[in-house]
Amino acid sequence: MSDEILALERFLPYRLNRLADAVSRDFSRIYKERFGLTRPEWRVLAALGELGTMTATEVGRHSSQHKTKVSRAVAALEKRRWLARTADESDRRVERLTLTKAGQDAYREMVPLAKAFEKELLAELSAAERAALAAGLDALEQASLDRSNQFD
Amino acid sequence: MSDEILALERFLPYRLNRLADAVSRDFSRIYKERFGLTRPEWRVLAALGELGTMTATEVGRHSSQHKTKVSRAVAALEKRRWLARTADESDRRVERLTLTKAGQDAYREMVPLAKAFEKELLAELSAAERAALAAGLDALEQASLDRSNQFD
DNA sequence: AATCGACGGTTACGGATGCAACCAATTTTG
DNA sequence: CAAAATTGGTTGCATCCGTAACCGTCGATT
Repeated sequence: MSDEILALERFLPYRLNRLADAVSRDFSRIYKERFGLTRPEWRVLAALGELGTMTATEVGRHSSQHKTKVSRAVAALEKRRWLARTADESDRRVERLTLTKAGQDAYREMVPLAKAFEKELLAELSAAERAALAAGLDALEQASLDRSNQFD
Repeated sequence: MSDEILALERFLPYRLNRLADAVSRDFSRIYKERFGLTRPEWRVLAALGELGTMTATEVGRHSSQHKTKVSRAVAALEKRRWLARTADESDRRVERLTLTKAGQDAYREMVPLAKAFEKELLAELSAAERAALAAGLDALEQASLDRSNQFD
C-alpha cells in the first residue's frame, strides 16, 4: 500500500460521488422530466408528503438541504400551488408548510414511481449484495453523518 | 410495503447523495482549503498523477467528468503551472496533458492526505462493515454505472 | 480532392448553489 | 426592561455547472 499513487476509481469519496450522480441522474428523470421539479423541490415535496405540516427548518433537516435551497424550493412549490404557508400563532417568524390537494396528488403519484425505480435498481443485485449494501451504507452513514455537522 | 408513503431517509438515491455530500464536504477541506483546488481540478490532478500523460477526453473518462468541467479544470491547472499541454504530432485536435514538476509535487503531497482521510473514515467501521460496504458498492456500481451512459 | 460526418476541445448562456449579509421576531442576559 | 444574542427565513452576489452551439481537425466516402 504505497503512498505514491492513489487509485481514483477505488477512492471512497470519488466512488460515492460518482455513484450518487449516476443514480440521481437516472432518478431525476422521474421528477424532472415528468413533473418539472428540481431536486430540492422534489425533496421538499417528499418531506412534506411523508411527515405532513412542517416548518422550513424542519424540512431542511429532514431532507438534508441548506436553508437557502429550502427557501427557494418552497417558493417554487408555492407558486405552483403545491404547498401553502400558514402563519404560526405562537411564533411569527415561523411558517407552517403544508401540501395542497394538488401537491398531495402529485406526491401520491410519484411515490410508486420512486419505489419502482429503487426496486428495479436493487433487482440487479443478488440478495447477498443487497444485504451488504444496506449494511455498508448504514455503517458509513453512522460514521460520517454525525461527525460532520453539515448544516450550519 | 405500502405505496402511499416514501421514507426519504431510507430511499437509495437520497441516501447516496447525502452520504456523498457529507464525505466530499469533509474531504474537500484537503484539496480546497489547503491547496485551493476545486473538485474538478483535484480530479484532473488525481487522474494525471495516477496515470501520467493523457488527453482531456481520457481524463474525463477516468475521472467521470463532463468535458466542459475537464476543459475548465485543465485551464485553471495550466494557469497555476501545475500541468502543461503539448501538441500531439499525429492529431492536431488532441492535446497531451502532463503534470509539471510543481503539479507532481502537489500530487505527491496530497496522496498521503487522501489515503489518511479514507483510512480514518473507514476506521470507524468494523471489519465486517468495511467488507459489506466494499461489496455493496462494487455491486451497485456494476448495476448502475454501465446502464446509465452518463457522458454524452 | 471535395464533401460530409465524427471527434477533441472551448465558450456563451442560463440556471442552480453556497456564502454572507440581512430583516424581523424571539429569547437571553444583565 | 433594555440590550444583546439567537433564530427562522429571504435575498444579493459571485461562482459553478450543464446544454448547446461552435471551431478546427481528421477520416471516410465519393
